[in-house]
Amino acid sequence: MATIGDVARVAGVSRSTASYALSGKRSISAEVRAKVEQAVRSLDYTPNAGARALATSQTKVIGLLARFLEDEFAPAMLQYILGVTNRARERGYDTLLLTDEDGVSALRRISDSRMVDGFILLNVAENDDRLGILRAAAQPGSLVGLPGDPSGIDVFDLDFVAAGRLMVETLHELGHRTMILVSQPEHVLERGGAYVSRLANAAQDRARELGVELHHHFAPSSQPQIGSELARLLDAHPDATGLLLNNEAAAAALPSVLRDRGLTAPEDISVIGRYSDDFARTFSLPYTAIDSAADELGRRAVERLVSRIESTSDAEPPIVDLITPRIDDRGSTAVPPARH
Amino acid sequence: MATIGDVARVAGVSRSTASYALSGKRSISAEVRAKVEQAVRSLDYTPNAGARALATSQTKVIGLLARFLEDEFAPAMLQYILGVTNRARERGYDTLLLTDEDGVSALRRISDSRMVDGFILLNVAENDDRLGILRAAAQPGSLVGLPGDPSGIDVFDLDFVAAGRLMVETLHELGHRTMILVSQPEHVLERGGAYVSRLANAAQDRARELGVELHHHFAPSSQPQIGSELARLLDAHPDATGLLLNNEAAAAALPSVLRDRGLTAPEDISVIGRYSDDFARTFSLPYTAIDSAADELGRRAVERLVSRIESTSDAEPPIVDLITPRIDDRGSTAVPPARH
DNA sequence: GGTTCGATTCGAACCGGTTCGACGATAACA
DNA sequence: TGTTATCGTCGAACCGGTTCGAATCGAACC
Repeated sequence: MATIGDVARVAGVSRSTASYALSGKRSISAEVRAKVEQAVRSLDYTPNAGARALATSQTKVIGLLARFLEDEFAPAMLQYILGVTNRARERGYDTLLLTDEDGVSALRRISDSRMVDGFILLNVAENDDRLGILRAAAQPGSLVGLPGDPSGIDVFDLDFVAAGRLMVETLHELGHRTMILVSQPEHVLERGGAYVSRLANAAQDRARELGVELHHHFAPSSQPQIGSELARLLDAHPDATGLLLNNEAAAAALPSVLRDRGLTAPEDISVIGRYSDDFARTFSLPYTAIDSAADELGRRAVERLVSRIESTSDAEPPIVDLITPRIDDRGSTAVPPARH
Repeated sequence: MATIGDVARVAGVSRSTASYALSGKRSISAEVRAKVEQAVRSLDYTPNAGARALATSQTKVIGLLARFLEDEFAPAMLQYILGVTNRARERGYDTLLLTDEDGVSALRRISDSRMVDGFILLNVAENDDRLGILRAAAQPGSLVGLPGDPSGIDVFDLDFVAAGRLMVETLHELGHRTMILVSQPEHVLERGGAYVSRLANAAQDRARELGVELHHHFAPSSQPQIGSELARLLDAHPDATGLLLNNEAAAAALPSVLRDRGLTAPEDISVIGRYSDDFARTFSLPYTAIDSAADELGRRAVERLVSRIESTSDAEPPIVDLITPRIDDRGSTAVPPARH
């Protein structure tokens, strides 16, 4: 492989001149620049990433820490990953994907060895043990998922409080007065998935304000059980006319549950889910849903991270950016059926 | 961050001695080694990846090229990615995830800049334009997916010919004589997904040998349409007692289709799919299926790649490793119902 | 005409590792 | 006792970039 020394020799200039001609960091005469560029082309020269990293302390790589947890809906994670890698590439960065079970040691290892210029953490928990390492790291980081203590780090997440309120308000406006809310299983909460209770609490508060009766239940997220659990909930609350799902697997299981019971949405029951548009398309889920904005969150996290990496003044205070929930109307909500 | 020079100074030895003490490539007295190790600990020294890469021409990173195609079932891809990253980590390699639309230029860029020690290509097409670049690259590569011309490269794939035969044989042995085979949509084939026709042709050949009537159809892989298409096929072939699915989306859509028609598997119809165990669990698909072995393919591709990277003699001839299909019996096959 | 300035180029140092050759000391061997 | 390995260590060079300071030169300025 050609080195910049080869380029310099072919162009008949010094190595430093070749370097400046390519980087443009000092003025170079037009003819020399042309000769250097010609040499680059004829030698098919590409700079060696390791050498450049050593010289500049910049790798142009972002570390992406994904956390895959037991009984969590893995396919949903892919949207975040793609959002990050694609936007990173647009900004000139490649992505090192870290799926280690032990996120803490992976983070330390990569950070200390200076393999990346910054980190993005997915699936951040309420009390995430990776945050301590990240705060102490030499590289900046962005979180996707709001932890209990976001101090000092940029955070991006869906506004789950607003989402909970929005779900209740939307059905209330249509005239619904009794609803069921299905959350993720409780271990998700125990493991630090505080967004589950943020949404649920907000929904319950809003329901109270509006005089709506809201029945909140946790449900498993593996499907064999979730179908029967949904059926059980519908049995237990026969007067409920609205169903709110903060649980991807429940949404995926619902069509067959409704079909089994001879119900259709929105004629018999109004349904609002919470999942990405891509998720809906992949499984052709016909329910109105709050978009989880996976792609957008990944993109924003990258934008911010890159600007931190490339900014000279590290003045910028950290931000907590909560995306306002947006409803994708797929027609599964309507005025509740007349009481019989 | 501490450098090896700092370590050497603290330990009171030269840089080269410190290096040898840590790598073990030359004999070092026990006391010096102990002092160096102590210095490493007290300074929390971690080698700089860029510097090491420059010196050794080894990055300990593998490039993973994923191809996400329109109307292909993206979640299935995640299994491959995880199989690769996890096994790579076990072998001491990290993974650079490349999702660029333009795989050719991504491959060239990463290869020329020496960012990785080797490549793994996912979703390899019959006539994949990335292969030319890969063959010319300085780094070795493994393919997941069998191309038309696999010469010179290690290839890993499911044995789709055996899979096609196995599907037909399994139902034939139970007494089925008329079956429907649902393939991926035709654009998958046109785009180079030759595995679709490899399976279909093998199934058809085997059916002919066994005197089985096999109706082969392509079906869309986006779900809105696939449900009605499945229903149409069942209408068109009322005497079919077996359903073979080489199409993830079709499998995901089948439960509701059967329920709509009041059919159950295997009482009314026997079903065999082709998808990973993880996929089945995620969507709780109750059908017997040929495991697509995504995880295992990723692992084998890594093993082979690493051994090529680390072997000094580049003698080893390339291999084509086709995994023998294995049936996960979930009880959706049985003796066909008595003719009426 | 001497000075200053900007444009252009070069040489050298540096980033942080690894590795080769040399050298002194010690042990084994004849 | 002289010779030869072996062991342990060091210094220097190298990997392939970037960047700083200095040198050259012609144009502009006073």
